[in-house]
Amino acid sequence: MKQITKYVIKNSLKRIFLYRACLVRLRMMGVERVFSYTLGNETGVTPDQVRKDFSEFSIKGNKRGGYEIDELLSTMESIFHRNKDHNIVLVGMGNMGQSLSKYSRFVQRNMNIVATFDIDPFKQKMRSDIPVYTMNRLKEIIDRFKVKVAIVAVPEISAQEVTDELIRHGIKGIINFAPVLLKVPPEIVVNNVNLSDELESVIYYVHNLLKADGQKNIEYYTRL
Amino acid sequence: MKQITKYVIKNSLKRIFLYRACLVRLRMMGVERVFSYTLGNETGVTPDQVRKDFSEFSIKGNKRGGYEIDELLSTMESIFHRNKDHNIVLVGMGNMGQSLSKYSRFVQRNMNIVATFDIDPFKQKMRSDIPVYTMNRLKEIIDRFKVKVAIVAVPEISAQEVTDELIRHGIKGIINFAPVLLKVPPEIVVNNVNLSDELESVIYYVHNLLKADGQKNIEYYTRL
DNA sequence: CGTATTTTGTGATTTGTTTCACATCAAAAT
DNA sequence: ATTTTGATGTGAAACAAATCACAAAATACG
Repeated sequence: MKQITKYVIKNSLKRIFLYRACLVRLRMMGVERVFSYTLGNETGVTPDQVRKDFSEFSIKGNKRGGYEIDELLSTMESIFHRNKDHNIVLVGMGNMGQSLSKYSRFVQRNMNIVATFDIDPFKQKMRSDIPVYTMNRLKEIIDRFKVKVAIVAVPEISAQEVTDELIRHGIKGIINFAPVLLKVPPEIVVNNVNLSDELESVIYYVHNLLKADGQKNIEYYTRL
Repeated sequence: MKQITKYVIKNSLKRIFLYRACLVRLRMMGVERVFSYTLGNETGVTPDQVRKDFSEFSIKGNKRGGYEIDELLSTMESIFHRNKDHNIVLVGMGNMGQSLSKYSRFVQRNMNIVATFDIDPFKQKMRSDIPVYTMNRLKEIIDRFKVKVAIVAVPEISAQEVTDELIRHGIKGIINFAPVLLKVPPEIVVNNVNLSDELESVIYYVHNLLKADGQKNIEYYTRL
């Protein structure tokens, strides 16, 4: 039973990511504790919102002493299942795929691309730290590395087909760089990243801001 | 007066992008008109929502006859200022920057990267369709091509510095791939794209969905 | 030509999210 | 030991977004 089910990161979760990035930075600078006020200032979020978000994820602070950063970070790690490593497969070693396969920040966050796949046999001879396989080894790799999440970076035309195959072999979550809406069963999580849309939306905002001439005309965009 | 002002694409605008992508596909398949019901089905949005969104952007259809796709698309083009070309600069020719410089979908949508910049003189000798310059030619290029929007794909550490320089030379909108929150004046539009966060959120959802075991536990994510 | 049908367009209602306001607690000061 | 201070945590209020429901319009059909 295939259908379109797009999940969108909830704003509160997006902000938790934001807080974490900020906390990591503060911690490296030697800071040990933060107040909702500090963290809010640093992330462009109101202190109320910070506390509400923490409340949603049952994160507790000290009534006067604020939040201890180390504690906050380890709570967040467990929220995000960052304790363990996560094995990922990447399908499509074109321009974007190759770049993603080298993207070091995934590794920094314990997300390891264990293998990549491409139909082009030429790509398979490419020198690369991560092996490039044909699609027929997909099942083997997914099983061996207990892979649950895949990156789809194939051309638009083959995205659905690849997705179907991934799901058939046990993939539960997909981040999709192809500009198509994938049809998947409702229990499968899909996160679409469309770089053209992102860039185009900046252009759109710039034009409409310029028209409104400095005056903050918050009509078609909202503040996170 | 620098501050953190993150703009997030409003959901209705995101959906307009979605509709457009879908309409382009339908048009290529020879379809000439759609109903809110059809379009909604195709995009995973309720028909009501489709009509509400169109209403927000003052897009009109024909009572009973639905919407003519060509007309819809041309209305959207003018909403998105797609009539004219848009010149973009890209700063940072590392892994991600190189990939973005070759990203053909930007060109397909009239968004042209006219020049790229990198501090590394070695990168400047790289063979590439788009010229790679040193940062000191930034102003010249921005003025010559009337560039309003920039892509920031530099390492975290230099992102703020680069951003300041871009704004000083007249850039009004930035799409930022560095995982930092840029501090900018309120009239500047920043759109942050954080690929690690996007991937990590998929992992998060997958884990929490699996825990809920098939039952759609829509707690930390929402349907668009 | 008039009636039935289908689909839009939009107020009214519901649902969800953010901001406000203040009780509560912990630490510091007296 | 008591008061003051400064922060959290969370219901209540305000605001925003999505859904509902139905009037209005265009077409089809008898």
